[in-house]
Amino acid sequence: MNEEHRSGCPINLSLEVFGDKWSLLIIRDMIFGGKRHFRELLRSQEGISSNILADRLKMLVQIGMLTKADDPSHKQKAIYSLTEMAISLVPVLAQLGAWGRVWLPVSEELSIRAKLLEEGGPAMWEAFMNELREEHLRIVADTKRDAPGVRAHLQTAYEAVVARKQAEAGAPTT
Amino acid sequence: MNEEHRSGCPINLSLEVFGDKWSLLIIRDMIFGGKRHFRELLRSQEGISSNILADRLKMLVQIGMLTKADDPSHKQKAIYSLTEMAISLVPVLAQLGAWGRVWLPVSEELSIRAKLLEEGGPAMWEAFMNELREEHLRIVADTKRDAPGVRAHLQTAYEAVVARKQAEAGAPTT
DNA sequence: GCAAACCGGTTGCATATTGCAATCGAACGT
DNA sequence: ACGTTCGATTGCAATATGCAACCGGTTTGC
Repeated sequence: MNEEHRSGCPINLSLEVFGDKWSLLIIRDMIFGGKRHFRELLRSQEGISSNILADRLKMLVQIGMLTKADDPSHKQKAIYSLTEMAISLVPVLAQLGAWGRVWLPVSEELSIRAKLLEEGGPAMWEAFMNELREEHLRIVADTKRDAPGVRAHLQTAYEAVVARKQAEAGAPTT
Repeated sequence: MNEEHRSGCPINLSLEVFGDKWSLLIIRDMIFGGKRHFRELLRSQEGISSNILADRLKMLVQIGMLTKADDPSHKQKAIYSLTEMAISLVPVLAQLGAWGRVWLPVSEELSIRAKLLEEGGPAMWEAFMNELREEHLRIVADTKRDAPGVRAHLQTAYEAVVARKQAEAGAPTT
């Protein structure tokens, strides 16, 4: 336990890790967006700049939330993977998303995933975490293996909302 | 929906509210520490400075997480109260505390509350939220009214750990 | 075989945020 | 009358962020 911490409070220590405007968004994009590469993460909804992204990735790797590896198919591509430490943030993100959906001016398409995750409850969070473990840690869960995947489900719902909104904008029924 | 937001994602919007190192600690001290006054909040574990505290309180009031009122017994004391928006952060704080307890170098005395809250589960969170509503919103829950109070329970556990640690330091059994 | 696009960053610089310590005037306790 | 407490505010130095241009190497498309 090195002594650069302000206190041993779990909330405080958590904030020391992602108490800024960007770190958690990177985790979000990796978990929900399936992003693994620098250039993919650079195209976030919120427009992170490359120096901040590079800095945060370095920090997240250093504290053990991510690992970095070479992409065998591409000599200068790096692949970032979630560690168990990051994967176990899923319940936190689910609760935070549920809270934000109620109290903040969210858009429908960007909050549909939060809604489904909230409705799915802890069972769905567990399934999602197992899926992420397989993908990022190459650990195969001993539970069921036939469902179409939580992320794919969330992604489909997101795209459906986007498509519907575009259709409404094209032929508005107002 | 004003257009100063980076995106309509619930995670992003949440970070725009408390994506810094201090805002959530103020909420934490009000929820778990029962603090209501500026001077009390100034004595945080982490040592917030008065200009930052003043700035964050102003912001939290403005976005509707807190309300500010005059203390009738003390003409220049201000009383800060949690709104429902802040009270409903309890599940988020519980999950975040649970995560931090596993992955970060927490101290025993400052994480005992997180442990109890985790073990108590959603039922305990609800009881705690009802307690906070009575205290901050003067809303009396129609459910049971005889338990000794969740915060008092957490506080007692905290003090017990502190007392035990002091005793061990005084007469170490190592 | 060659140019264009893509790869993960880095650099320089302007602006914004934070941290720290001292201080404020009003009100309070004694 | 006097020191303390109240919720802040001020000035200033240090740090973090935002922005845009740029880097050398790699891969793609033709």
